[in-house]
Amino acid sequence: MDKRRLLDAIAQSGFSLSDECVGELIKASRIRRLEKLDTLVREGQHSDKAFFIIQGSARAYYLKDGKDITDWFAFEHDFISSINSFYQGVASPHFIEVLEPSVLLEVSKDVIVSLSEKYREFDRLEKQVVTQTMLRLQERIASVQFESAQQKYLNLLKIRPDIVQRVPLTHIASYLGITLETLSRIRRKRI
Amino acid sequence: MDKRRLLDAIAQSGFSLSDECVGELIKASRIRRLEKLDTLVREGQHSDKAFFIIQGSARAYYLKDGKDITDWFAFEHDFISSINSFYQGVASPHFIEVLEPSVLLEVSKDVIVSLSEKYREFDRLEKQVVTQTMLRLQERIASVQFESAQQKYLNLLKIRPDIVQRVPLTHIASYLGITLETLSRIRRKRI
DNA sequence: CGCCGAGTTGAACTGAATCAAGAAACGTGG
DNA sequence: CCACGTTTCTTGATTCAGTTCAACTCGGCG
Repeated sequence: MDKRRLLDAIAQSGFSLSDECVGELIKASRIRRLEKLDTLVREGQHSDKAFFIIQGSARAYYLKDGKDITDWFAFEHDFISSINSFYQGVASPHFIEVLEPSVLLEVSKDVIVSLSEKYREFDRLEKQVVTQTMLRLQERIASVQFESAQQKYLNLLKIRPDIVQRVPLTHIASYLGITLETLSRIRRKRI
Repeated sequence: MDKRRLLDAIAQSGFSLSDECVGELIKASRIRRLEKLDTLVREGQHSDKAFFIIQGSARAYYLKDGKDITDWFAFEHDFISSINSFYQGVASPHFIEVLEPSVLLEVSKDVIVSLSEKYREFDRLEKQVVTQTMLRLQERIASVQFESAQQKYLNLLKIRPDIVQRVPLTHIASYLGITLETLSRIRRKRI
């Protein structure tokens, strides 16, 4: 498939993998092209897949008392997966859906495990992704817990302006843990 | 040193390491015995250490507008470190202090890196610690963001009753992102 | 066009913070 | 072993940021 493009995408993600390793990765994986709002993973489903986004964007969300709460956004060169299901083998509490027409690489856990065995570089990549995710989550706790609605929004604007550009208000609001009304008022600076 | 005890501690932590690997780990590390409230890491300091708690407990906290906010608790068989400083090489935003008289194993990053190179099992252990931390942080975001003060406390009681037993109210309150007054009222069920 | 989802605005309500005292528990030295 | 000071926890009164609910606007598209 478009191995060149995937290599580029991986290069841009800040990771580096040898051609050989990428070759095997592609061979063992599946390229998926999806429409806007297509669902990759459903709540309750067991998913041992990770998705690397070549083009487009996706989000993970869950339903809390019927309300749609966004937990994670992913864009080009990010990974997304139901980490609970992937790492703990439990039913996914999350849905994962694509926010725009997208192209992604779907990789199964057993592929990741065996490539990690075979290629040290791949193992390092996985560790790096997990470590970065951990650090981002830690940041977010501090933000969610002790910043005002306004600060949270301004902070998101600063560190992830791309999210604010590409994603509907509702999802940003639930991601920040505020209502869309409040977010609307903040944007119009009437708070 | 008390290698036996450390082996036991590691065994109980759910990880498994060969005697050989533990031997090297101990040789390359330092056992530290600390008094209650001794500080391991200070804000602003660069720390490339991870601490494995053999006996006792510790917390990571930071100062937000002068207020002491607890970010993480660790007990026997847990690791604790300033993850920002450890993984990103930046100045630590956190203090780390011991909550009781404690015994811990202090391990430098270069030791962890070289043991990870040499022993696959050690590498796996590190990945597992990071993965578990990531999953715990993710849980915490959902809790902090969408549960009432009461639910957050009850939830902590359920999943980590040990914390509530061993740690002063103030630290629990800031960990949960509520004031100690509110926490006090919750405990007396007058809310 | 007119409908429909996305965003905006207003008004009333509320959970938890803040501010301000006091009570209880804790430990240290006389 | 008690007294005294310090720290930890409790209780009350007030305030406020953000939610909730409800109505309205706007822009696209079928």
